[in-house]
Amino acid sequence: MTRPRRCDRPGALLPSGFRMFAVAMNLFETFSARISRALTQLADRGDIPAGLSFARVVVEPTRDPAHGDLAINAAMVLAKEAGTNPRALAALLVEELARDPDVAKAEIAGPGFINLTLQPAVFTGILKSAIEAGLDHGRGALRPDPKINVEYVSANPTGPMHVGHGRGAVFGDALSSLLAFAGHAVSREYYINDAGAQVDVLARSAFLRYREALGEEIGAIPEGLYPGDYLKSVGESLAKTYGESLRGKPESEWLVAVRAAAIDGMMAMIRDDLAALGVVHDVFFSERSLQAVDGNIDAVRETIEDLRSRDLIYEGRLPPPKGQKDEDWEDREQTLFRATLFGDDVDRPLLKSDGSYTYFANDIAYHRSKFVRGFAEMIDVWGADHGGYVKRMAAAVKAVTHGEGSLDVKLCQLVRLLRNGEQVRMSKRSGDFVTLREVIDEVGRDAVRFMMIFRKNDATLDFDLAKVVEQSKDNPVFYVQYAHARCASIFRQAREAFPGIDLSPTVLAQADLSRLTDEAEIGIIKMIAAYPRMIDAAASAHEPHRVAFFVHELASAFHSLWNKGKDSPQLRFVNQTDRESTVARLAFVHAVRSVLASGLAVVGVAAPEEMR
RNA sequence: GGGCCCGUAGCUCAGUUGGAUAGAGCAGCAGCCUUCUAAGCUGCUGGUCGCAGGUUCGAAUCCUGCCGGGCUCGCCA
Repeated sequence: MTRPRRCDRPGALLPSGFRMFAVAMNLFETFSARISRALTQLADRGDIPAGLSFARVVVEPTRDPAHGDLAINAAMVLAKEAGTNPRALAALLVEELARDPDVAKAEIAGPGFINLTLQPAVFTGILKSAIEAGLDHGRGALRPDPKINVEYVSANPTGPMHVGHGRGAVFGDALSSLLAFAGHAVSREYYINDAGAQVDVLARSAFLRYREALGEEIGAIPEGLYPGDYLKSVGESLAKTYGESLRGKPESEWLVAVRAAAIDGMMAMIRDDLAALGVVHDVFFSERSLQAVDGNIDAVRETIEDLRSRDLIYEGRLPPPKGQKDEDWEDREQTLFRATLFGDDVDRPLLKSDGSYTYFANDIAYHRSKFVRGFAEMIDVWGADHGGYVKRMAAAVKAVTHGEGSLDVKLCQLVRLLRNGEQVRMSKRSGDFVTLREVIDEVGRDAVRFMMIFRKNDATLDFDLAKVVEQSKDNPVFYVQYAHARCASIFRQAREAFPGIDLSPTVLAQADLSRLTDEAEIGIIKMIAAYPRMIDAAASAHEPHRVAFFVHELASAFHSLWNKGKDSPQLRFVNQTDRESTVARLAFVHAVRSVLASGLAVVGVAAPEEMR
């Protein structure tokens, strides 16, 4: 991804706002730097002590437009250390900032806020660069930092994905796209849980279907095996490959082959579901590959030995959990990882009683592998039911990376599936639960993706199958996509009104943007200017839902402006009698459209040209 | 019993990572809308931010303790 560089453009003839922001389009970063400079000057002059930390100084948008465009907390944050009071310090700073040609007004407010009102040219300058940048507006410059590893989905290969998996999938996918857009290198990873007892159960279930495929009457699927129909095709393909040769043989002779075939079948199905959702991964990492099978080196053993050599593993006993039925609690000595040294509540076992590795042991090795492969920053996306597992994994990452690695676990809460407000039951018992695929097929990928991300990850989510296909204001998916389509429609109308008109971004960027003076227009331009900051904040907080909310708000503001044109024809985007004004408005619409498309792209939702 | 997450308008939820008078959408109320850009528009009402303390210039946000709901608690993954 290369980013257009415009630094070499001659700036002398342009308004100062543009000159500045064509280089650094994040308005807030730019002013943050200017304020630091102003403070440094105050320090150089001896007005404030030298060496103060400006780390807590924040430049942010004002909540109330009456307060201008930017609010600065510097005076309040630094007053105490500077040995003065906030308003006095603010006065010094205001004097300095007022000299900035981009600042129309600098004033002190409340307890010591400094409110800046910027010259209109600043915003038209940003709008202009947004028009030129198009889909790259808001994209962060590529950072030199090491790649971030994002692990998501990681559903067990024992059946089709359900709706809960879908939420994690969309979340992880959108988060990865967001990080990439913000300038990070990202690796998207899926951990295949193909090593535990579950996949043996899967193999037995598949073997039954194999016998069925050979014509045997298998009756009801026994308790404890996977009953779903989805294993039938695995059985059939086993029958095709092996014929009668496995039939009647002891499990030990067919388990490995059948298990491998079943896992392959399940993973093919899962990949297919992910593709239907538009969710992508760079790496599919097999848990089994960490163990000493198929000629692999035993990475789990290696990991355990590494930890043991640092005295982080010991043989000991664990107290039984309190307030829990403990009839079958067997007090025994086991191999424990000193998780408590790294912030966990108890030490955690690494070996099962039969001597095989616990899931946790494998997972430690897996995260160690991530680190060894060059990822110091790791993000895991899990279902909320794994919340109790977070501390031990974070502890393990600290241990295994010698404190150099970090792990952020994002837990996605449950999804309640509704239809017209009535809960759709998802009974897993008979195996006929509602699958993710069924939902995608019913309402479409875009609706699923947008709704899954239109909520904070740690809040439970209601997903109404009826609502998300409504073509109304109440359906956020439609509402946002429609705003984009409406932008495209405006361009079509303009071309009809002015045959042969050149509406390329290059031409639009030269439009007289100072014509855009309506309150609603200015408000939207400021939203466009705030987009890069939102992207930055959402990326560093690992919160992709903010992008969905932003895009929804922008759509709302745009629809509202559009409607204003009903009562005030002079606000209409296409004005047959005024070519100049039309070009300026279309430049504006182009920027709105780009930001909508950009935000939708991060979320992974299509930006349609029309929605008829 | 321990741990983690959540608690914001009647409902569903945001809240820019500690900022100013806490926002939006539904619902409710009041108007407009016999189309001049494509699935209406505008305005109003509505709050002890679960409760009580604490930290500081400043708390829905951070800390502590309660209350309520969810998830979870060795040999599942």
